[in-house]
Amino acid sequence: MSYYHFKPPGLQTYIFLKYYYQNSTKSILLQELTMFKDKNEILRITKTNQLKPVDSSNKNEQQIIDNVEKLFNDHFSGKLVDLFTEIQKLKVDLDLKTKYKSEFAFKVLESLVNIKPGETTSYYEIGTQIGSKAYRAIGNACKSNPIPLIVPCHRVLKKNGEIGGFMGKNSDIEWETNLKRELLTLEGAKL
DNA sequence: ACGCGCGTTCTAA
DNA sequence: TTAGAACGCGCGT
Repeated sequence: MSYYHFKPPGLQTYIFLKYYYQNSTKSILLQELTMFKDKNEILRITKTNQLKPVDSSNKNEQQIIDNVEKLFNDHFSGKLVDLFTEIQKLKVDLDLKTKYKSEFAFKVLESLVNIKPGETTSYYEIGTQIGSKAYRAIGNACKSNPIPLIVPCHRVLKKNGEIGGFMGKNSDIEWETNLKRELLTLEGAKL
């Protein structure tokens, strides 16, 4: 398993990608996208999981990774890229079926991919869309989203307009919600 | 501020 | 493995 990380312009956040390079198809199987506020966490993770950095001697792998980084950089510098659609044009396999752990989580996350940059939805709205009133469970399904930003769980707000949580895996809740707000502001969403 | 509903995860048998 | 308790990016009152 390999990794790559970068910091988009105007964001105080590292984006960390975990992936397999598949030689047979010359494509990348994206395992996970994570966001960190400092490099130390990345260092710790790459060590404990024994991840290897991008194989820069592999021209094709390096090219795909470069393209992916450019996609994110474009988005965060104001181009408002539909990451979910565009990343799949770069020989990146999101492998959604194995990522969604249950039918319920599948429905929730699948309903998010249609939310474009600048748009928002709510947990309630997702509930009516998939025929469920398990609003907190919907939140938990978003929390288990292995590829945030690409599957845009940050575009889900509370029904009453409050920002709601984000990721929920970090101990620093304030950093997470600030990041969510920052992402939405960058996309021009109104809060 | 409290109680609730409900999928998922944790825990104890 | 299995019941049941506990837990949440929420909602309604």
